[in-house]
Amino acid sequence: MAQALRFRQVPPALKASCQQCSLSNLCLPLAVEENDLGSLEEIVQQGRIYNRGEHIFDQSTPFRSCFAVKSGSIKTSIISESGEEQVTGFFMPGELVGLDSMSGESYACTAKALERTSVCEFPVDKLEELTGKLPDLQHHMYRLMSQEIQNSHQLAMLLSKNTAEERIAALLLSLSSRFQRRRMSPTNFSLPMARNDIANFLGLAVETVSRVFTRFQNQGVIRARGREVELLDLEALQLVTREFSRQCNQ
Amino acid sequence: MAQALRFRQVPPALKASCQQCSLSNLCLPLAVEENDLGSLEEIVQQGRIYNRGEHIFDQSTPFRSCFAVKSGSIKTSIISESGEEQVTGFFMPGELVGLDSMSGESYACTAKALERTSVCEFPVDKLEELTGKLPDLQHHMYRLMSQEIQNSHQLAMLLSKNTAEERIAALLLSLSSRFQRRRMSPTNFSLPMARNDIANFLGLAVETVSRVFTRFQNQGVIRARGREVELLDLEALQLVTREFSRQCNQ
DNA sequence: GTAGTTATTTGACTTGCATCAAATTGGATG
DNA sequence: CATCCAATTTGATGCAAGTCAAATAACTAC
Repeated sequence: MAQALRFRQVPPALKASCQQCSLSNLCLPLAVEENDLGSLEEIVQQGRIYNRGEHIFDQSTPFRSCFAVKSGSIKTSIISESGEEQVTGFFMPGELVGLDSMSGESYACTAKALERTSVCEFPVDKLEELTGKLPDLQHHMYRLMSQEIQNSHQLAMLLSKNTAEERIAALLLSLSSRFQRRRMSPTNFSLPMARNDIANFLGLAVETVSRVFTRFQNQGVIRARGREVELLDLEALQLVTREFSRQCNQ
Repeated sequence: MAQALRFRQVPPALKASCQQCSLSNLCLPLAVEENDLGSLEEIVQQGRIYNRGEHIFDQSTPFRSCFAVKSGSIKTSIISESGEEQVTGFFMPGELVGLDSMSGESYACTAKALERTSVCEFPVDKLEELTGKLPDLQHHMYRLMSQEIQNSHQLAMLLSKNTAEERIAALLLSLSSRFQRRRMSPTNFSLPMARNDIANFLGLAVETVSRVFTRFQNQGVIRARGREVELLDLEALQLVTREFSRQCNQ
């Protein structure tokens, strides 16, 4: 309660409304008409703030809601019976978490805040009711879920066919464009996740991730000090991700 | 036209209606009330029959419809600019193809018939209209898409963490349970896809797939002659897929 | 049937990345 | 600021699976 209040004051003069949210052009409001925004605001709940490492939900939590990241970032992962973790995604402000969980009783993954993170909560029963009434919103939901399938296919492709360098270049570029969407620097940002999470996500050993980072650094492609990263040569990175395709071509 | 007619006669005494379709308990009709079935039947189009190798759609086809497999099987893959292929899925009767394409103008992948295959076509504009009216159908669509995200995450997990043997065991078990759902033998079936497709899908070299098949055969776990496969020891296969987790545990 | 083509199998060799081990850095806490 | 624990980096070594090569085997079409 106190936290929520405090948060609302952080971006000064912003109420907890979709209409005023700086992310409305990335998030669900993007899909609804001006005059339908009210009905979306009615169902969205101002979520609490999570500290780094806190779970938003885990695989034993009954599935109730999807969450939009408002600030901070979230890591989702599947934890198998034996306790091994597979990171399935990283979510940045404006992105929707939980779409993979709409087919079961519990969440299909565990969502953990990578840093101090605030979210908006969309209870799915109400959301489904609303998408039944607002064709544009329904259409947008289909688009979002479809996009998530595509992303996941891209990841599978990366994992099955690309080298360590290519995978890491692809991740850096993905982060870069997601920062850019939010009008932040696409070349100068701070990684929200640890090397370990990168390694797990990309199906590599931590040591390999570390080695590739230093290799890129020595080549003058990036500059990295801890989690601070500067992409010095975007084109070189794009070239790395395409390298593989080129090789197959001839 | 002639083809559609001919097909309708193949399963004798079955009209081209969801109500009579033997797959209605797997496909979209599963979600709609008896008395709403009519509206679903109104929008579904009896698709044509595709011969082995024919494209149902490819990445340049404007996205219009999702397709339910009626008989036969379909392989979807992403073909990059350079022509390399990444198989993203295999679809069997009762399964819905195209859910990954709902966020763009064209299809996100290419769908190819692996054998003589018939489909039902669901134009998405009409489908979205209908799901807006039938909450149960909408809910089912969300479930299906969500399931597809999960499947894709599972695949990514398989690709990033598991050995060749584990991947192949997992695929065989997946096929097995999908045959079982259709009340066919879970231990004795014919692979719809070539070794090459299996290799591509699982991120392996064809040679490796072949070697694992013979290894499994020598261990008495399966019996394989060409595409005919018999799973002799389901438990052993399940053990293989869990092997990895066990190892991590201790 | 037979030639031509493609799919599958088997063997020999190579390699990218994992693994193991240990040093170094960075953050958190009292 | 000193201690502790976790994260990151670097080096040395081994192996699973890729690659190359070549021999079947299975289809196709004439």
